[in-house]
Amino acid sequence: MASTLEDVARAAGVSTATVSRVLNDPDKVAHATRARVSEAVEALGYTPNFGARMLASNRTNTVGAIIPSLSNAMFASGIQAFQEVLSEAGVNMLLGSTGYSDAEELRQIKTLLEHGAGGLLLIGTERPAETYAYMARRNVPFVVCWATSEQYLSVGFDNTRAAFEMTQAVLARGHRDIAMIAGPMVGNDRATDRVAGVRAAIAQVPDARLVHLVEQPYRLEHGADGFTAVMQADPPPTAIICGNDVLAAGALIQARRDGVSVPDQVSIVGFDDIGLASVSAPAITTVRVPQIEMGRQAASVLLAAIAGRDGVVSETLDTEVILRASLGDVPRK
Amino acid sequence: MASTLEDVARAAGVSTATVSRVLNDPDKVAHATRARVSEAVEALGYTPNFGARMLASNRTNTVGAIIPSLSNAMFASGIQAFQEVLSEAGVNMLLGSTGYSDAEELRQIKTLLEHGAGGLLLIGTERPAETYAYMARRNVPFVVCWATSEQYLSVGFDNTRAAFEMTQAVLARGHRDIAMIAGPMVGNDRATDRVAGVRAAIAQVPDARLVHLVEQPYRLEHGADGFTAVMQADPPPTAIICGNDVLAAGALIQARRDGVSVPDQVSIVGFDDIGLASVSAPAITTVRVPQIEMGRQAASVLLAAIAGRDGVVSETLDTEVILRASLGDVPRK
DNA sequence: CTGTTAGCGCATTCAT
DNA sequence: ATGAATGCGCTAACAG
Repeated sequence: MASTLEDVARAAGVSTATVSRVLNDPDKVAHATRARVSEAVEALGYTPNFGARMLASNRTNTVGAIIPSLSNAMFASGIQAFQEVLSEAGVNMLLGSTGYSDAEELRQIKTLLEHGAGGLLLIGTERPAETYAYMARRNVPFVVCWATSEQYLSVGFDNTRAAFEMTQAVLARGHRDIAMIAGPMVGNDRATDRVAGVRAAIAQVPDARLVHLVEQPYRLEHGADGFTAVMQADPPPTAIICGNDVLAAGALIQARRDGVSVPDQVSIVGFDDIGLASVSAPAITTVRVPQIEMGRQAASVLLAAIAGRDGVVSETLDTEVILRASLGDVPRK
Repeated sequence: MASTLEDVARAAGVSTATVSRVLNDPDKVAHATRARVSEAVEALGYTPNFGARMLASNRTNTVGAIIPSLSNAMFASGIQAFQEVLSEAGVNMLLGSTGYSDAEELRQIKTLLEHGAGGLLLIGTERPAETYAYMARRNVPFVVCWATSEQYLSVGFDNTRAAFEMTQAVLARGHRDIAMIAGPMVGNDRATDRVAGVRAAIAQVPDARLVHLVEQPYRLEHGADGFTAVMQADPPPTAIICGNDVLAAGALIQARRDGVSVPDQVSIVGFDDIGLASVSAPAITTVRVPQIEMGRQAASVLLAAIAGRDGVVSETLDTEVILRASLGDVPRK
């Protein structure tokens, strides 16, 4: 059995309060007794019981982060940066992943709150009202990332605008017949906004049009399927805009299988600038997302919100179109 | 403020004991009251206070998993499978990541244990004695994955053997001057074992030799650096074995930059078979690791260990060399 | 500076 | 089947 505060107190010949003090606020204790207590702590291999501590103090020094998927490199460095800032502040991070399921996200939220999370980082703004209602009832501070929000505290970027700019880059190379392989839009504002951005940019150019739009889960093989689907449009697209780099990479694979040359016959562009984008052949033109900065700022903002500081405000970060070989000029007929 | 058991009890017109029962042992409660209580729980958005529950019952239904890195797709699907099995058993998973740091791993272990993890999944067997000693003192069950162990409970595969087989595949194509871009070996048994496997296979073929070995962190750019380094060996290698697919992909990038044709001038092979391996050009010959099966079995084994069942035993799974275009015959001089 | 005391929210006897 | 009472290990007033 693990030893308790009382065991330590007895061993050191002091009260439990004193032991608690040397653990939490050593300056309040006389040098001599502090030494005696520390010795007893060592000797007994005492570890505080988190549950009891949480119960008594109502403080946990813990926040939760919930991401849709572990297999998408898109979130990794942002979360890592988030965690770094937190740990500098002496705050622990608990992580959960949902597999893009709303139900699982709510489950994870409950789990992390149960385990003492005093605040949450969530990805994207679109989720069931039930989820928001739950967090409101629990009165838990949260920050949404990888997107912007007018309603909730957010640290992210404007997906619509980023997709708009990417599409302009595509149009600038002369493409007019454009297809899109989007991510799953239901319950996913990032995917939805990116489609909206593409549409808006196309609408500004009179003879440009979206010849085909398909939705595909964020996996390589579905990017490949998407490529096959959109190439059957009439007329076929000369450029394919993908909802993220994984889809773009999948599309590239299928293009190679089909003997379709990229970018000579068709251009393919992605989103997120994960490592994959620079490795594929050809390298993928994409949108760079300020992941690390996003993670760092999310941490600051969330900590401030938890501390109840006012003047805590959402942040919108900039993205950048990264031009690589997968985007070329429109082929001449 | 979050609502408590007592709030729910009051709202439902019952005692706290009854509410506690419907939450933990519903069969012990009459149908009608159970319904009334559940309703009150819903209405108030009640979530149990984990600390209190842990304090009172000494049970947590929680396990922790700690992985070296979020940015490596290598762990994603295994962990997801792990989590699925757990959640079928009504057990929550808490996740932590360490950035390949021993100190951070110990910190995470402490954090997760404090937060109620009753068992742990860890990656690999090599870590400071201090870490093992800590877990022993806390008497916490754990299972190590992605490796095998004679000392600890493990569910994984034999990295040495897998690397051995891969190297045999390389030797079979006539390569004799072989280089290796290994992962960081300090504190990383997977990396160390893979090097050992390569060495062992090379030792079996008289005129084969390891012309150069470098260690690099698992990132694309370091794979590129590694390529540059090993190509300066005299004689230069005709095949480069990489510690994982990320390093291999990085090496491919540099090869392309340098105008070195793969596999015509030099072959490059990786390890893990992450998505990247099939996307790069050329596709990367690699070792497929049974991630999902590993995750599932790890969960079963860990749950059994936590339950104190005996006959809990380590599992070793098979790997498979996946031949792709990046491995070719040795070039003729 | 240190001890005493009173809960924190819950599971769990023991009654009824 | 349900309620009342107890204590888990700790922190936080409050005294001294």
